[in-house]
Amino acid sequence: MVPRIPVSVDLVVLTVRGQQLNALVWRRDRPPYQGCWALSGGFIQLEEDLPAAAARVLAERAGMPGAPVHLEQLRTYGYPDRDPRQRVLSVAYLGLAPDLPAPTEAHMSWQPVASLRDMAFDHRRIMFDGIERAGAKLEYTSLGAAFCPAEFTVADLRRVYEIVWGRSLDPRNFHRKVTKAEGFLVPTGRTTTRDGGRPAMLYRRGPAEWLHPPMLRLGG
Amino acid sequence: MVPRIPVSVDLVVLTVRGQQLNALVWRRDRPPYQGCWALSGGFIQLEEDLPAAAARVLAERAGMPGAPVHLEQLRTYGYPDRDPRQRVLSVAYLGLAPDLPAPTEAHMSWQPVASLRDMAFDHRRIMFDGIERAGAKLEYTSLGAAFCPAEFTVADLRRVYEIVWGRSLDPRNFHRKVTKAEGFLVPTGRTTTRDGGRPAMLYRRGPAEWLHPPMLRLGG
DNA sequence: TGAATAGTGTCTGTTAGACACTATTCA
DNA sequence: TGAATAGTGTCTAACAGACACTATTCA
Repeated sequence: MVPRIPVSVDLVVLTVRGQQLNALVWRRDRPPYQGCWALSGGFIQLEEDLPAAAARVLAERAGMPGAPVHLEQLRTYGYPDRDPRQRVLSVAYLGLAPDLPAPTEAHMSWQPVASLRDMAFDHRRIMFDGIERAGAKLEYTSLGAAFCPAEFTVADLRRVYEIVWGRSLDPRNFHRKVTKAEGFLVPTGRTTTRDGGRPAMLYRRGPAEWLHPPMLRLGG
Repeated sequence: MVPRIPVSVDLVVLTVRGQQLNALVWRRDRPPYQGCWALSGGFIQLEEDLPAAAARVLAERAGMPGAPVHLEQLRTYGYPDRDPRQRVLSVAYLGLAPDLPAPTEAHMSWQPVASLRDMAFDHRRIMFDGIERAGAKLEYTSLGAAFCPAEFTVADLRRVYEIVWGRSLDPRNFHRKVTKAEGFLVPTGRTTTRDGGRPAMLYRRGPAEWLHPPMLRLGG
């Protein structure tokens, strides 16, 4: 006989708000792990594709319908007692989002990842796997822009890199590298109005998915 | 009601034999996909962890009990009609193996990946995802040595890189980079006996998991 | 000896990081 | 004017790739 297992999709949705990396979470109001923070998730339906399930969970459970969130599969978590009630296999998805309006689901909220100590199940592990993946993706893909609004400055993008990587970057070198990477940024011609500084060029995401050359976070 | 789904673990086990990348496969002897090549796989049991399931499939189904194979999770494949009989979610694992003796399971065999045209289900896609992951791992981890026997020469390791990446590398630059990468290779003091050439130093795998600096396959 | 493979040294172009310097705004 | 941020240019050390050269074996 073939064992059949409930399979859930859990989302690590990250964004940059203020000066911190934030995750989309809710506080559990019943056991198990009552009072702990949890990622949004849901069971996949019998005829549902995995990306479709992730998009459905994002729209319905996470309260972000139609939001411009980059979703990609993270990894699958399956040790038998990760849910004390019954065995549940979880296919985790990573979502990268710009600083969006509050979720339409009242119980969901953005919380700084550094503040999320008590998390339900293995969600803390999953979240940190997602953060590590996000950091790696910034190196060799253009997904840093997924954290930014449609139009953004080089300083906006630099702040994303600094917060996800947890280190400061030289604004001048960053500017040079990011504007030279082919297809990363498309100038809009417009500039920001700022207080006490030279206005910055506004850019849109370019067509490149992969960065040439990559933005390495090796030493320094 | 929570839908329950059969979950399998499928293995992309790769090795370097002769001058080609090989995968561990079997030829299906019944429908669906009769006569096509398939990866080894098996359903996970109700109380079984995913890595344990992968190790079990490697030992029992793939016929490689106790073999020194590096196993890591690749990704999960879940669209509903990937198996025409019933929906099966597949958690794929990538295995990197040295050139081992033939599998103890008679129906399993090593086949050059370039020769594997007709593959069952989505196994061709899974296999190429595994090959791409292997290529990426060679860049920044010491897993190239996982394709080599316990003691190997720099030329052995270079052949691994060349075959997985599908391009030739300068032997002299490769030698310099690989011997300088901290903790990658440990000299044994012994040398090989060869025909018509200077004997090569034999090395063992060093303690490093990550390569500093990485072996990038950018241009050139 | 020559062929073959192992291993070292050197050169050149590119790049990362440090940082001086200019540009443009607001108060 | 000074403070603040944007953006450019320059220097240096490190590194990748090209390749000359030496070392050690077998036939």
